[in-house]
Amino acid sequence: MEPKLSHPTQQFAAPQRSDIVTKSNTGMPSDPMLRPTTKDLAKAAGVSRATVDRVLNGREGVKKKTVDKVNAAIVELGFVRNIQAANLAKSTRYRFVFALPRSGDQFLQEIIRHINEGQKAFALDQVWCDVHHIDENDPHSIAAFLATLTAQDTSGVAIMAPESPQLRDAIFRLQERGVAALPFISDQAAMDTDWVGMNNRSAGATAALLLGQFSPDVQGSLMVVAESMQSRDSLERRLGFDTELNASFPNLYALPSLETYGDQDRAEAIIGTMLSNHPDVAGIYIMSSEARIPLTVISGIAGTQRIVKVAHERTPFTEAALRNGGLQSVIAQDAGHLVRSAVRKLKAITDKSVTHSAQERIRVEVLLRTNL
Amino acid sequence: MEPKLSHPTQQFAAPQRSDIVTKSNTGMPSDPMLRPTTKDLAKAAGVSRATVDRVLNGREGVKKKTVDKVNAAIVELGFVRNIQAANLAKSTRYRFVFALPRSGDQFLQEIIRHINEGQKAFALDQVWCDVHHIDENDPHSIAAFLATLTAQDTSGVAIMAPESPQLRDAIFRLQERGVAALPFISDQAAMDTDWVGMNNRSAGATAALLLGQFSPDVQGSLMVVAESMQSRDSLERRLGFDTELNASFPNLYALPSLETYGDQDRAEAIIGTMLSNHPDVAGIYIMSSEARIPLTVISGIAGTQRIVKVAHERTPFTEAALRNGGLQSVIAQDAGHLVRSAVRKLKAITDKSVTHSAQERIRVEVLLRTNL
DNA sequence: TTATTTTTGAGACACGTGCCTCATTTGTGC
DNA sequence: GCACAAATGAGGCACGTGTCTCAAAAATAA
Repeated sequence: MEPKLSHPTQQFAAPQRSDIVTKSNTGMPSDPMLRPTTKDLAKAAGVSRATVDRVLNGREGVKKKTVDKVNAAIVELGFVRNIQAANLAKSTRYRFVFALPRSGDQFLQEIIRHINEGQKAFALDQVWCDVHHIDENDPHSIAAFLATLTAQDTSGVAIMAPESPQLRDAIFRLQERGVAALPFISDQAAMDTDWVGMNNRSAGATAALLLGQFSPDVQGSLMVVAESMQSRDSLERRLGFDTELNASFPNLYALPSLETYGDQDRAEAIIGTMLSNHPDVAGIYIMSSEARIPLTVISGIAGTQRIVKVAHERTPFTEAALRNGGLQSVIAQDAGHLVRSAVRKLKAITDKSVTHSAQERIRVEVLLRTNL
Repeated sequence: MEPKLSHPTQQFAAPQRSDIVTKSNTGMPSDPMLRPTTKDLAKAAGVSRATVDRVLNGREGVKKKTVDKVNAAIVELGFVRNIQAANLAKSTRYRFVFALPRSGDQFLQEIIRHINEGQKAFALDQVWCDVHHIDENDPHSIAAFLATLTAQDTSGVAIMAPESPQLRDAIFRLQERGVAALPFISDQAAMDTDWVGMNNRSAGATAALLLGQFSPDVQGSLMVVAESMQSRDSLERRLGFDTELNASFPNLYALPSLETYGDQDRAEAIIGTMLSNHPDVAGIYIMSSEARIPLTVISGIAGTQRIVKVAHERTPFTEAALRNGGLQSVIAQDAGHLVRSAVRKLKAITDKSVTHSAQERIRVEVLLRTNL
């Protein structure tokens, strides 16, 4: 019978700690896998652990000269604080709020699904997320809600709402109170903070490029359908779309944006009119995340089968449309990635660390029937 | 002057721990943000912390009945081990090896770059990665290298190499010795383990779909160029390509695969011959990750400018080609994501946890000039 | 110089888990 | 019932960091 082994997974020959401190000629720790600790730092700087702590956590009452000594030692040893241990000591707990519109959009449902499904995984990092529905078109009520959040109960908020001066101010005050704020999917023009979401201009350009490439040597027009052109996102997409189309496809011209306002009847009316006025429509760009209404309207009109169609966001509906040929391509941002990225960024902001920025860039994904 | 505040970032009103244990009627902990500890578990199960430890870590000498009691308490409390604390206690350190071909492929360079650039970020999780170059076409030397790795010095290996019986066996023995093994980018047919890389059949199908959609109403042929058709990856891509083409584009037919063997002269000869024999070539699919040779060859041949071209993997070269019109689309897997995903998976394997599978799926990305 | 303040050090305890030892209890076979 | 083994409990130390307290040392002011 085996004598009890120590943990079987991995244990490496552990050199004793002292050799980290051997401020040998090089100043390099002998084994990079042994990260220096605050104790090593103290020894290297010739101060006590208490002083190291004072410097690391920015407490006052330390002479400038001592601070410099410690900082020099940090550089020399390449010290990086062990965040796991620190969080353990502090019993850190993060509570984040996703402030999302209450609209019934399928894309939004996907976002919420990913938030919920991520809870167990987040909890492993001491992160808890709540969803709070806001009235996206009432900046005052949004601001009022944000005003209720304090650093005592909320570490950060991811906010999906169109920009407005009130929101801007509310976010600013939130940050002053020590609550991290992060524009989420809807981008906030005048915010210096970074945000989470795809580059909408690039998305629009991609739509134009796809429609253009799918219709080579065709003389015709492209239809653009949006739920509304009020939001900055829509404007950016349209801008990218037009720019790319003008630059690369002189054979195609874009019609003015149609706004459905999420109304089926209105959609039928304006799309029908547009189609009969423009028999040369070669492609359709459905710009808003709710593709269902425009697409069902269009598919109900005779002769639209051959028209190339591109929409936004992966939802059960757009997925099915891709599969059955109702859509040729979907331009999407990965909902799971959006959520995880937001959580990582909020976490990084609240503990003032940095995120690996490349990982956090939200890709403009091109989905086809074949790469779902 | 402020009295020293406790840490300013986030501290929530901390209910005392005891109320977790109130095995109230519901069995739910009062505050989900307070995760139960082993101490709570012990109290709930009516055993000591030592016994809880015995159960949690699978030590022997515990009565079945006691094990059941503890497991019941785990379920009741929803206990999840605090991995950070556990790793701290164990001083866990992971060393992973990326076994990669030594070829000069730009895509491989990208992979290596991401490994190197990730080192600081990995170190935060006590992960250290080394790159080891292997002779991809010599299964024996690969097996010999893998045989040198032990659980003492290596926690896991990500292996990028074509499949072979020798490799298969070597991986198996590696796993028996307690070293995690993970097929990386090159997929291993008969491995039960999961792997990291994109679905090559889907990638091939996507190439066909793009070439097909880019050439509507065109009667013609498609050329397929590979470095070699030896690897499973190439075969899978070709299979997906043909399947999609046959199913959806009766107007196009695919020519037999050309193999360059990475040789410029050979590439010029075979591609030139093929093009002159088939003046109806409407599109070209460059299947291997080294697009440079075929693409420069093709661009040197008169009359190929109008041919639609699709290649694989994002590299400085393919990126430039997209920008200047030398390529219409690139089918790519995100190199950074590949590396990070491999690290997360190796970590999960070595400590027998589970990864959030959705996050780990490597997307078949469609890159255009507009969404780089 | 002395008195006072500022700066530093030494040490303790905590966080949640792993892992060990030693004693005690419980159960089993005879 | 006894002897012995198996099962369990009690407790301690460790991991690296945060956060206290109290004393000692150093710098400054008087």
